[in-house]
Amino acid sequence: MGDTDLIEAFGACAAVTDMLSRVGDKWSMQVVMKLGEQPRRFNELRRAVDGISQRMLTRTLRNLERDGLISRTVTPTVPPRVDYALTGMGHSLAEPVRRLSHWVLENRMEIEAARAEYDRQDAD
Amino acid sequence: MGDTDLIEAFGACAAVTDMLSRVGDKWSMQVVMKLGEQPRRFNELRRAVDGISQRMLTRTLRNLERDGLISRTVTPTVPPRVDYALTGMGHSLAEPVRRLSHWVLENRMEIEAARAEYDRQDAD
DNA sequence: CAGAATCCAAGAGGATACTG
DNA sequence: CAGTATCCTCTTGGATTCTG
Repeated sequence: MGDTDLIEAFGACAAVTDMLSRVGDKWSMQVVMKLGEQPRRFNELRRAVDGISQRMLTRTLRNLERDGLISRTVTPTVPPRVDYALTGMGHSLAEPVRRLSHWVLENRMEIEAARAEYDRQDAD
Repeated sequence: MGDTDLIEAFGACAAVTDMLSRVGDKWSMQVVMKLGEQPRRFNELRRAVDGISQRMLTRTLRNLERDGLISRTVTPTVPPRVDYALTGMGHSLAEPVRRLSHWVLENRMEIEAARAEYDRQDAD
């Protein structure tokens, strides 16, 4: 393995870790999933994603837009109208995320059982 | 949709978000991937996962163990020997995570391009 | 060898108030 | 409506020191 390959591998690993942290942040995937159903406006999205603060919705949308996962369309009327939608890449990300979510749903009972057992042992 | 279904749906969504945050934390998936290759001892793992601190390796391993994703086997010799390995559930998680990683590798150029474009626009 | 304990810096994220 | 700005708290994670 040459230096170029090493650099490639390192960059790739960093890229994976980087994107996993986006997938793992508190709101990004919930927003992506909601936009996967249909495009939505800002406050529409805010009501759809339960519990998200306005500040975090703004920040989450900016990050997703920066990564090219969603598009932001401004209609300069009064009051302003802003529509958000998944891009092609955003849609393609939703697929592996759905698989992961599916894994969680299939295994959540076992996970909860493992936690309960661990905490029980810990209590001794 | 009855109350039970609502609670179910809410619990499921919370479980997904919860596990995504584990997948998205800085070290968990790197540790899982290394243990996917072969079981390892503590310091072996520490050398294998580049850049991880001893504190974070300990915490990461505890979390993964608590979730039932890895097993921890202590051999009470002097000095002590502790072996970590993926459980069956740990191995099954590695699969959807690999798919997600694959997606990242396929799309990382486009993501980087989107970021560069976004930052360029932002500079104006 | 495999950690536990402590301290510290940076960032995530919520609440509130204000704006074009 | 769709944000921005500010303040504050809690969590994440690194560095360092100590132990059975």
